[in-house]
Amino acid sequence: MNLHSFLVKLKTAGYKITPQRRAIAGAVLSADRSLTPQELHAILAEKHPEIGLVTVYRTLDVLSRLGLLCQFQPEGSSRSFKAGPAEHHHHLVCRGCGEVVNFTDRCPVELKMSLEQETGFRITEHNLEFAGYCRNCQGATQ
Amino acid sequence: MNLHSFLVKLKTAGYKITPQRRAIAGAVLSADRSLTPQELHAILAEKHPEIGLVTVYRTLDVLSRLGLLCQFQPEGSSRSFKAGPAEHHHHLVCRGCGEVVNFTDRCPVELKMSLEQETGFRITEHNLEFAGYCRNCQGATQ
DNA sequence: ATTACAGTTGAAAATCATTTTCATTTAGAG
DNA sequence: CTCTAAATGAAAATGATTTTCAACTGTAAT
Repeated sequence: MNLHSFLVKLKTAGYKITPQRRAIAGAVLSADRSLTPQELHAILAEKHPEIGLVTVYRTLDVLSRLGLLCQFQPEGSSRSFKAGPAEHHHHLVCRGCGEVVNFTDRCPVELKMSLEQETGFRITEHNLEFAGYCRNCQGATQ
Repeated sequence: MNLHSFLVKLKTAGYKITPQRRAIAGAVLSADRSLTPQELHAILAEKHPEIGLVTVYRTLDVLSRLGLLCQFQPEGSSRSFKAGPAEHHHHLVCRGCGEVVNFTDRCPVELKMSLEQETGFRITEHNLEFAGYCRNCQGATQ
């Protein structure tokens, strides 16, 4: 996926091609990880200080609606967006301090396969999230 | 689990037994479903109008930390709490027709245990969601 | 029983992400 | 080039949650 195809999709869907949308789409596309609206807004601020956070929100929403972005929201933190199709997200979140441990490996592959076999589904994504308390936060009031 | 054992655990962990904690713990225990802090606050308001929403939040946090409650936050909405061990949210969702298949059994228990061992976390909940296309929706245009 | 103090509470204010409002600007069809 | 609906930005609104802080209260030690 590149900027051009993003703009084509926007236009095809009846949206206008504005400098803001161009810039926001470009920023998302050149990011190497998923970004929150505020992170994007900060990145854009360098070259496009006139783009408001609200427009970032609105544009991300539009792009997401068109299937150009995927979004995900780890428990407790804010949404983030990334170009391309959905990824699976494996997280272990501490409810005490918010620490997030990733373990993108170790998919429950055998479970996925047995589900596919039993249900006839073609499974394209999954999301696995564990939550609890890290060593420091167990029992602590703060 | 009953109110008495909740209070014992609180005391053992060094927390004071206050009328508010008693009431909040009691309300959670007698609920038949998971409740948001504001729902609980509203329920408590009948018999204990003096208990503030902030105290509900704080008490739920403490009880949760002690492993007496589990909490759950569906994407987009607010957290809710329920007495007892973690609920499992296992779903297989079809992106074509919206069909949802549940498979509340088959937790990735071994994965949970190895994560606990590796990270020192006490894991209280997990959420596993698969998405894809069911037999009928595979290849269908809509 | 009384005391003392650390833990707890409630009200109000603060935060933080997100959405809405609204007056102004602008892309792009005609 | 003109016109209009769509898009924008600033500010205000919202809603959940957290922080602050002065007042209050369990409870452990007198």
